[in-house]
Amino acid sequence: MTDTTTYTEAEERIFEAALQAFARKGKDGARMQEIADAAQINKAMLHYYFRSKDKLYAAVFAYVFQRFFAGIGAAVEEAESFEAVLRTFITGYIDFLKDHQDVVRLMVNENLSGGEAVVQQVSTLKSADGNPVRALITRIAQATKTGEIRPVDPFQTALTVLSSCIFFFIVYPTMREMNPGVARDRDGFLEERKAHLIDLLVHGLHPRS
Amino acid sequence: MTDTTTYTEAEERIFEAALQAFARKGKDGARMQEIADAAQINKAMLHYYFRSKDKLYAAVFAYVFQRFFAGIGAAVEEAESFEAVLRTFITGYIDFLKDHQDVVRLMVNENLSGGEAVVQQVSTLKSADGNPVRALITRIAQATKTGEIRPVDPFQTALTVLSSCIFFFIVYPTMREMNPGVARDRDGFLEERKAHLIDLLVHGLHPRS
DNA sequence: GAAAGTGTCAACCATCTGGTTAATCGTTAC
DNA sequence: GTAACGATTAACCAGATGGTTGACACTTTC
Repeated sequence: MTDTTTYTEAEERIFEAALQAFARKGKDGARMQEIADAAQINKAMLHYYFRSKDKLYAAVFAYVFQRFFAGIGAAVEEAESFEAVLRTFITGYIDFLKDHQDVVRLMVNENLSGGEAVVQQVSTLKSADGNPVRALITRIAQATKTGEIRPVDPFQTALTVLSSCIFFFIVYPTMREMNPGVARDRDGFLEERKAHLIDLLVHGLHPRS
Repeated sequence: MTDTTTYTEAEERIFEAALQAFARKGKDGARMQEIADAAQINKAMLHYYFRSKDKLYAAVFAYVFQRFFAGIGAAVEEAESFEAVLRTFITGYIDFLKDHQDVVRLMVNENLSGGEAVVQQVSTLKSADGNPVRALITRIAQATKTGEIRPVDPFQTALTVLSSCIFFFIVYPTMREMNPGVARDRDGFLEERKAHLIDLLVHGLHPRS
């Protein structure tokens, strides 16, 4: 799970179950019994492995935070043109989000309830030079300097790109309800979304006009 | 609160406190005692006025849902050019979100936990012809037909606009932590954000190129 | 083969949580 | 004045919840 830690089978199941529970109901809303049931173990085992709910949540959130930014990092590939960067980023990141929806949910949930757990995690990113968001911002800034794209605010632009990719996964239940077509062919919709975002952003950032 | 209902002072305080609590911790995470304390009343009064936690949540969420879409509706003004529509929408909607952050939070929280409460509320929008999101989509579709903007997918475009406006408020704690400058001058940042989004979208949707 | 370490479990406990109740207070009605 | 009524409260309750415990396997180690 975390890069430096190895987990047993049981721990893995607990971790997975906890991630899902915390993602859906938040730290307070999730129940230890419910997590134990989902992991198919006795409730006492939760405490045997993770001491307390706080510790379990901390472990899960640390994992989620790292994965979330790793996902961004993996999507910011080196590429010749900025358009290629944009294209691979949007494609790669949406695919990542599709495969890690609980990661997004828990990340958002933590933010909604104040984001205290975020504080410690952010420092890990800073100390390691690899803050993927900053890498993305830097790449945008560079492209504005070379004139490859219009002179936009790199920070705002990065935020817009991330917003446009992530938001759909947050409000999916509402969208499903308002436009059942989206639910009927989710993957198709996401492919459309990739194409739309690439198209819109390429045009929006294209120099001159 | 809701257009058809009148509330007493006490009910108003309860409602406000409940909105805040539910927005931050979700339906399960929020505590009735905590809501009562915040509303400065005896816990029994919660049940006196709202019967049960479920009923209270339902009332609050109904309000939130209506406000959320009313906020979108208010921002979709009639305007001559599509650029003017875009400009007033982004400006108006970000201002709305700034003033109703708990509305956004609860809306998101409900989505994270499955969005069961959304189902009933969506039907209220459908029956009334005023579904503001659909109005926005229609306006975009119209602009593509007149050639005022490029032939983009109206639905995807509307989603992108909404994403870009709302997302910031969802992940604010993380942003604050990663870039303290944002927190230092939040209002300034939001003004920048309006300008950035208008600029990016106007260019991204501008015909030809 | 016994000691030691690692899992596993049912039962248990103190506390918390949503919800109820019965008594009381303040105002209005007659 | 008192009956009636809504508002308000402290005390209470049953069930849920996070967490603990002591007994019991199973395996390893020497």
